[in-house]
Amino acid sequence: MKLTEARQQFISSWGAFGTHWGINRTMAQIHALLLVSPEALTQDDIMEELNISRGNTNMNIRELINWGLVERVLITGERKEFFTAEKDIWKVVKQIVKERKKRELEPMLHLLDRLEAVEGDKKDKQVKTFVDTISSIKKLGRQADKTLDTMIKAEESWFVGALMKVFK
Amino acid sequence: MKLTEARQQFISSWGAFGTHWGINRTMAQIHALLLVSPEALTQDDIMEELNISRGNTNMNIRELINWGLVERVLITGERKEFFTAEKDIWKVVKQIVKERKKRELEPMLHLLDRLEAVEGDKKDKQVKTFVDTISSIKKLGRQADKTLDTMIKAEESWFVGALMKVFK
DNA sequence: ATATATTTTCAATAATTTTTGAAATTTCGG
DNA sequence: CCGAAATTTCAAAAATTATTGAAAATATAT
Repeated sequence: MKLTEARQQFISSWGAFGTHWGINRTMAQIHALLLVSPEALTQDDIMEELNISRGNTNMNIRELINWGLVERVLITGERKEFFTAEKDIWKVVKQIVKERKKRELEPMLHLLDRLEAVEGDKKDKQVKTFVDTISSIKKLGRQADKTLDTMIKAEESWFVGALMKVFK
Repeated sequence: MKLTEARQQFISSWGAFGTHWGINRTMAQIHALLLVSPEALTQDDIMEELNISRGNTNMNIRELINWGLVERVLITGERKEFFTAEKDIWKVVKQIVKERKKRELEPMLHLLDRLEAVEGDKKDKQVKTFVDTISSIKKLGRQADKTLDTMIKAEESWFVGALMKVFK
């Protein structure tokens, strides 16, 4: 397989992959393109490579920057802005975990705290089932939260080694 | 907070939560409803509680069954079908992990295998960056794959205890 | 300061996904 | 086997989400 074809396949699959995880196709594709690009790219480069509009490109680049996955690069002598993606995949994964934890897991845990305090007699089956479900989700959620916190701080080499001893 | 309100909030939040993870709102809501229902429900119960059409209800129940999160229950003397959700959240999580691994992670790893074999000189920066990126994603993906396999087999109590020793 | 290049915004449009509801099919008791 | 109940299907409609492109805002060189 030729490089051009391989790159295209990777970009397109990464985009499809993203849509299964609540990330829009274009955002994932821009990320993929930057991941396989040795040099930083401009908005125009990205527009051209992916055949997308200026507005779309701009919005999704900014979103990637918000996620901490892409950053602006200043190149001396160049007027345009250049963009580059973090290439260390372990860092990328940690960054995504960190953001999703903050955006989704933490608010969910706060909601569960409030819902657990529902009024009513635990002898009522409806109440019991509700409280039990909420509590068990909360328990697992808290566990996940702590585990992910530790993972975010970990080094990849440590992670791979240590985790494999446990999950033998 | 009253039970009715709490249930509604849980169902609606679980639905919103799902949309961030590539799961459609209704499917997540039906799942939430069944999670907090002590008894198995019929299609009509679900339609009424969530105010959704028969077709929608039916399709999403079947999808939940495909995911292994909901099952049909036969109730003697009743003609209608009843549905119930697995209440053990650890089992639910393992089931979701198992399915997503099969549906997404494994196909992605196969793609990466093929893409890694791209033609071209590794002295070419484009080629080198492409191959390095693909390789490192693959490496981490394989690691995740193994780790998840072990997790799928694990007991919750074991998981919580043992993992916490590592992630101290 | 001005002209020009570049980036950003956002209302309109397009594409995609979800939902409906009625018809077709299946199931099951009698 | 018949008829009613229940389930399933799926084309059309609605809702949601993504994309465009042109205008506005901003930045920079001279």
